[in-house]
Amino acid sequence: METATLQPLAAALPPSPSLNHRILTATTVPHFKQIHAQILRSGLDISAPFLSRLLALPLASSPSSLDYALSVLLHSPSPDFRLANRALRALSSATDPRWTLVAYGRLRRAGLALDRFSFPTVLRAAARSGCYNEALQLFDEMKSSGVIPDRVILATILSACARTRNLTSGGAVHSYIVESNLSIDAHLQSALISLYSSCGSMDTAQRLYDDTSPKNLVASTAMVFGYAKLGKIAVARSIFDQMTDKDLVCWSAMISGYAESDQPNEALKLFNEMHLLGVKPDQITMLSVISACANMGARDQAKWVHIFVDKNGFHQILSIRNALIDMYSKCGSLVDARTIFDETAFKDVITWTSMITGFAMHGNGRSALAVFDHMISEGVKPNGVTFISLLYACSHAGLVDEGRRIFESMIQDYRLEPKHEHYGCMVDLLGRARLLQEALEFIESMPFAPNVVVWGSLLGACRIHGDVKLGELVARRLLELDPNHDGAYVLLSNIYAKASRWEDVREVRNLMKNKGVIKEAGFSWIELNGHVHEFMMRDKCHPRSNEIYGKLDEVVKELELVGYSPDTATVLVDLQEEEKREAILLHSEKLALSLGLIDSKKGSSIHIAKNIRVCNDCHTFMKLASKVFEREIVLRDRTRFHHYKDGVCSCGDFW
DNA sequence: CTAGGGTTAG
Repeated sequence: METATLQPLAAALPPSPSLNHRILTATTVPHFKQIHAQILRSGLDISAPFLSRLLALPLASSPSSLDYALSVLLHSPSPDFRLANRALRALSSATDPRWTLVAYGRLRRAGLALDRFSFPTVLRAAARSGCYNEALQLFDEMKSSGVIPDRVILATILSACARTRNLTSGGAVHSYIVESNLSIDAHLQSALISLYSSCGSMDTAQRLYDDTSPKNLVASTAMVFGYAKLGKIAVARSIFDQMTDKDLVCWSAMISGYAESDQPNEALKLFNEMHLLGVKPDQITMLSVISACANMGARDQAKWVHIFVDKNGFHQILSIRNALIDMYSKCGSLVDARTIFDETAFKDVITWTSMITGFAMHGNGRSALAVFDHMISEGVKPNGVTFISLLYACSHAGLVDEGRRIFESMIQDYRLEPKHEHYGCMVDLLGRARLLQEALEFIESMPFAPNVVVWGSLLGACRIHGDVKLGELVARRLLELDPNHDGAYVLLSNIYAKASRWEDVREVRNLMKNKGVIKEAGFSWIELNGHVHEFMMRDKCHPRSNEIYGKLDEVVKELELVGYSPDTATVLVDLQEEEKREAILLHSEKLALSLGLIDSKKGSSIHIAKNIRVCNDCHTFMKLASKVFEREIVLRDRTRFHHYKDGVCSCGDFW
């Protein structure tokens, strides 16, 4: 600790008015330094008002002035808890909460401990700036220093646990509350409900919620959020519908719930409803809406949302711009994505990664790598997600050596630890390039046990290259990990079908039936004139169904003239050949295409999206249709875009 | 004072 530079008795004297006035009107660091010198000469200890003012100014946000403020504090005659607390409070209310944490770190290193008044301030700052682990650490420190946490602290710390999905710590806090016989008020109850619903423990959350009366807005929102996260969107909706006073936060929770449960259409519908009721969205709502648009891949809707964003002043917010880049990529408009990207002056790691992902999705591996190089030259540090996108870009473009190099570089140059997803991408990359043995060895060299994603990548590669033997082995491993993995059964039977091993196909199918494993239902949608039309397989729900089926017949006949013949090999159901033919011709994307052909002209492009991967037959069908009907067909499947033009697909038939 | 909703990948 530094020695005091002033006489302690000086603290008792009132500050001189002129000095006080100078403190209150100071606006720059040099100004403060002058005053500080004067204070030191005068022998008065007025560090507290001095610091309050200094720390309350926006200039305290810069590291150098923060540094100065802290040194004043630490060198003041009596750097005590109260002063430290005042400084921290001033700092936390005026600036980025992170500075409060920085300040706290410096105070600690200088030997100053926090008192019971400082803990809430720093804890809140930690929670607000997303430093949840630090918040938990502070909570432990606080308890061991004998300070009794009050409701405010407990609610804050529960929120930190909820956000980090840390049920262990959160549960401990809950026990602590029960053991210390603290009465649980509405605020704490909501915090607890939020903890359990964030962690997916809906039974516990529901029990606590049932005990609540009347139901409060915050607790109900937490319930909506929790059920939506688990995919129980109908339950979430019924709670939402029962809420009488809805505010922006609960609208947003419900909208993002739909957006993330693959119901982007519902998300947008709800957004419209909210809009009509006059509830003004904020940036968080807009992020969900943009993300819903992205998942839907609806270009007209996307344009509308973009205009809405511009009109309502959200367009300068970086996270919004990032979401827009992603949205346009996923809607098939790489050009628009690129424009926003180029017009974004300050780019963070998400901006760059979104652009890389955009190129990757469209199979443009070289551009993805170029964006990465640019990012590095701009000094932006890539994260784990960036590398997933890069590997994925290499994989879809067949850039094997580049992929290997990037994987190594991730570890060596960027000191990032590859996770399951990264290994999965590498396996995919090697597998696609027919390096199946190397892919298997790669899996065996992993430092941790491979999961279903990693095995699934290899199984997919076995399907592409028709490796029955390895496919069987991999499927077995995969089913050991997850006996109900629908993808494993489907891929395995596809592998058998490709090898014409019908007995085995039947066996896999029976196994699925006995276990009750259901293949995810495929559906497609197409946007025409701002309207989204959805199709299931064999769907006759569309009002123009007759017209669509008539068109489909016509299309099939024309394609058969140029050599198309339905590839029934992958039909899993045991049917007569004629029925198989019918089944495959009624796949949802073919229905969507038929409608698209009716409502578009030669030379235009047709955009279709699908929730699962496109089948072999539909892929061939689209290629031929693009040539015969002179349309560019853009099909987005679960992971990537296929651009069909003049009978060729951009994916090079590996997908 | 404190509690509820968010962007890149999988």
